[in-house]
Amino acid sequence: MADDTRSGGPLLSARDRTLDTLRRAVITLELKPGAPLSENELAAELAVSRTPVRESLILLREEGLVEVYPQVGSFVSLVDPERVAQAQFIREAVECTSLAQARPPFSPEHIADLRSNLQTQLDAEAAGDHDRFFELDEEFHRALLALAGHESAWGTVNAAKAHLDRARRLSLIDTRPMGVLAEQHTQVVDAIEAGDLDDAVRALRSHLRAVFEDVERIRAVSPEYFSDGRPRRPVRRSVSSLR
Amino acid sequence: MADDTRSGGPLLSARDRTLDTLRRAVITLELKPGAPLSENELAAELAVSRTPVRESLILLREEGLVEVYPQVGSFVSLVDPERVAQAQFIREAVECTSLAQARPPFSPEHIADLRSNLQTQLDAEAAGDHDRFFELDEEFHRALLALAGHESAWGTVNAAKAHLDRARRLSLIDTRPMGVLAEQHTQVVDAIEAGDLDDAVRALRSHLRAVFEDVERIRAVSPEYFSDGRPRRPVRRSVSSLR
DNA sequence: ATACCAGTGCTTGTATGCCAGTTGCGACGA
DNA sequence: TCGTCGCAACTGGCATACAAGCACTGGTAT
Repeated sequence: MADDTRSGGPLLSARDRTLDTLRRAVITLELKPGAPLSENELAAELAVSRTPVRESLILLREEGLVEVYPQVGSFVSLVDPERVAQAQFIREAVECTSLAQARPPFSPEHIADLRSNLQTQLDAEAAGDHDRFFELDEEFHRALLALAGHESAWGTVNAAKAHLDRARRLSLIDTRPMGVLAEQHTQVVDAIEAGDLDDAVRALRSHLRAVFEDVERIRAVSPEYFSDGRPRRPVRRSVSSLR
Repeated sequence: MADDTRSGGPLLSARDRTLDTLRRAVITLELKPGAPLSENELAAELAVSRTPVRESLILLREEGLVEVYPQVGSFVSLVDPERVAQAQFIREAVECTSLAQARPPFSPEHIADLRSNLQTQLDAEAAGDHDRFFELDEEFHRALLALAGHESAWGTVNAAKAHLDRARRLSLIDTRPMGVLAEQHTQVVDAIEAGDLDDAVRALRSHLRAVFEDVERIRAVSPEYFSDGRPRRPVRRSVSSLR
């Protein structure tokens, strides 16, 4: 099918677009944990061939977001508490170590960025915009890394964060936080501006752990999205209704 | 059930074998930094089609070991000092935090494992077996994570370690260490057994940083394997002579 | 009623063909 | 001699065809 209208130009490759779409769908729970995937179905829905879809699934498998059983099927990974704990540990280790290694004086722009982000967080909370809040949360933590000159470590943190994010999104939907999270963020920045890095690290660690504990809370409510360490039972059927 | 009796079958898929071969070749410098790769060439040499090769390259690209320029060519990544520093930071953060969170009493088997590993390291050093020493080094650091119950974080550390490993391998070949490294390893275990975790973390951090500094030393000797942050210069030609 | 067995349709894995884009080099002209 | 242009070869991205294998279903024999 060599039609492919000459619309301006392919800013991104089909694989990049597919990967982005799928990853977003998995993290936002548009594709639910345990949901069956099919290379052919996804290819048809996204109007590409199996190749970009398949390559995207391979990448997502590497990130732990998808499980592939040869000759059987591919599935969105269940939220694995073990893996969530691992992600939590890595994130805490990297972010807190980074912040602890930060040395004043801090660039005024960095501080301004953080403050501006905090205010926008409050706006998003007032608007009840979860998606926007999540974006801001990412930017916030990324900015914290940048503050200490370790922004390049963001990729690793972000990868580890994938499982956490899915669980967090569940907890945000089923409960309330947001305002609480923004408050914790504010405490971190306040401590930084006050020049008390030890306190900042303490606040950050406390914040990260609070997020982690949310996961256990939500697990009690929606156990069907969690893995109990048992072997998976691959079952097909059902459509993905993506996009 | 009853499946395992597959004696002569392909225990691993073509992609798994290809990925393993290529990754090993890159890390061991059998494929040198900057070397041009070709999906077609590699497929021919490994006696598989482009598909497994291509998928392997995509994975290695994600690990930062390979760079792919569409319509131009694929190349083994140069050692990027920035990325090496990032890997160093992540590794130090994760390993030291893990060790700091370890709580006595420690399982006698874990201690025995570490001691046994240390002795084998000395043997490998005496035999001048670099490859073996590298394997033992990996096992050692992995065992350290296990000691604190964070073995599951090994995957992340290992991924970050890729760039470090290439540089370290260079430094081991061109200089002497090994004995020094084993000595530093011993200091860590000694401190652990003495129950002084703070001292153990100090020794570990010192060890990791010494390794990192080796990178700068080797950079002065073999600058052609390092990236200077400049845009890459894609050049084709040349065979890979893989296996 | 139950256990078994083959058929069928799906799955992912692999191979291959085609395409647009880029590079390098040689031919040609000033 | 030097600069420029164009062609040929090669690149990776994508689509597609084929192969191997598992799982469910429905029929059959016990």
